[in-house]
Amino acid sequence: MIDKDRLHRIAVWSRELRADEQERARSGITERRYPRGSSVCEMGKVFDPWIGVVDGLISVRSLSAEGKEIAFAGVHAGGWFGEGSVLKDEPRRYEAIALRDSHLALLDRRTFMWLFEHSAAFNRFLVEQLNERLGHFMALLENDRKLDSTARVARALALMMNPVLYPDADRRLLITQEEVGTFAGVSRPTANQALRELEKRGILRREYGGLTILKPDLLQAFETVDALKGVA
DNA sequence: ACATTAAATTCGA
DNA sequence: TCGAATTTAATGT
Repeated sequence: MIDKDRLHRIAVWSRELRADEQERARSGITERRYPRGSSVCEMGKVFDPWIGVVDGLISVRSLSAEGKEIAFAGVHAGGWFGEGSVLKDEPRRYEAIALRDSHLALLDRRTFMWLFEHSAAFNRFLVEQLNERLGHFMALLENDRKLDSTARVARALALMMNPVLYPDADRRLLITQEEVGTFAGVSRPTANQALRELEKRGILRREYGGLTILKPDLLQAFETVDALKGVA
């Protein structure tokens, strides 16, 4: 069983839990390594646990109606995903694959449901997480027709730097421009241009195989600022 | 799509 | 084990 320190390190949501709740959480988590390219869960399959990324990068994606792969998000260290399928006890509606060697924490369904039934702190975290995601997807819908690729890239990165989802996210993201493209729904060359634009504005720094986010707040604000400028 | 550059790996001493 | 040579991966245009 993982110790308390480790629990706090791999699961921000555990920090506010009562002692007995933390005990449960500790006993319900197992850690597992996934090599680059391996599948974490497949669409349509029942895969019980709630999934936390300890280290690495996971792509959460789905097949569109036309059979195209659509990446919803890149989940990196500190992020947890899959609560929808756990809560509804239904097959996964998406697949998740490791984009690089990754280290995951799996919270089994029984423990998840126990925390869900007993812990106010756990529920608060879940609601906050769902709310942040809802905000993200609503913004996507709003901006869909504008097709401003820089804003799309900014939003994809903002999700990965979201202070609620990743309270102590590393400012350094190990992510290639091609991966940024898949998360933002733009081509790699377009992602390249968007990243240059964001760098020019001092929001981030480009590095080989990664990025450092210099101004997470501006990243969050980018879409609105840019939208206002477009109207004016 | 092609050219360039950075990093990772292999290989010979 | 060091570093040059080769291959692979990421980036720039």
